Amino acid sequence: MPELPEVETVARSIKVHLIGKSFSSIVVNWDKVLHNFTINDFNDTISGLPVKEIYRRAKYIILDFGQQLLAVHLRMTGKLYVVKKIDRTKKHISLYISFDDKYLVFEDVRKFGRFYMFKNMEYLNEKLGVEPLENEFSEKWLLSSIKKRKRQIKSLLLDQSFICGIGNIYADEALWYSKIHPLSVSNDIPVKKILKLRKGIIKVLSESIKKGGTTIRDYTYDFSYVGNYALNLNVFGKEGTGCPRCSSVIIKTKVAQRGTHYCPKCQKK
DNA sequence: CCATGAACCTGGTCGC
DNA sequence: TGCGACCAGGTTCATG
Repeated sequence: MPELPEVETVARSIKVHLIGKSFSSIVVNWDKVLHNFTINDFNDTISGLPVKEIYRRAKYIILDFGQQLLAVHLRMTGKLYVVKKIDRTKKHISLYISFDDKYLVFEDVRKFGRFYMFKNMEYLNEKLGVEPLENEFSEKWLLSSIKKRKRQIKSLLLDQSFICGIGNIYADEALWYSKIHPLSVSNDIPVKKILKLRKGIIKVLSESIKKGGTTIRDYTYDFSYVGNYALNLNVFGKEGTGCPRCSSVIIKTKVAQRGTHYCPKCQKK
């Protein structure tokens, strides 16, 4: 489900409930959800510590306890939300954590989502690329970095160690915006288009955050709100319909094993 | 370095 | 209705 705007939205939505609170206990229904720690580790090092800060890094939600971090990756269908009462009819609650008289719930139909415990951000920072909504994602950086690579541009945009946070929806949308064919080879793309691509990435991600992200099917935040950026999509899921710019029929193919939508007239290789 | 395919999971949809 | 095939906002690992 979630790319940068959705993860950002979820992080913000749980933050208001959790800052300053301490967790008392954790219940795990699907063992693999704890990727690199155990329930005992949680009880020994996190339980009882107040949450200092909550923020997003790439597609991870980070709960910062000062001495310790809890990181959550939602993968495809993970939902993270706070409730007063656990709904026992839900079939896919991988875990929940108690605080005060409430619960932080992690629900995940496909069970790909994971929790991680880290001492600090070193490990994640090491493997993750540039944040596209930060100053480091500069024209200079993108121009030089994209020239150094010789890769299908869509595949490069999905590479979290290059730029982080972009996923399948926003890759297609940003490429459409900048009129770049998804199979264009990165170091062949003209400077002008690269600059436009940068603008497009920033535009689609930031505008989507304002709308609470894109709900196609599963994604919700704060228990049940849907994201409204789906109304602004130009190509993703629009195969067979007219391009909003030139009216040609939007095509769907596969690039890097992912469904890929583009306008064959606007987006030439 | 880069591309591809499989694996991890469940559920919805489409065609027959 | 039922059944199989295929698809899904992601990541990682193995292989050529």
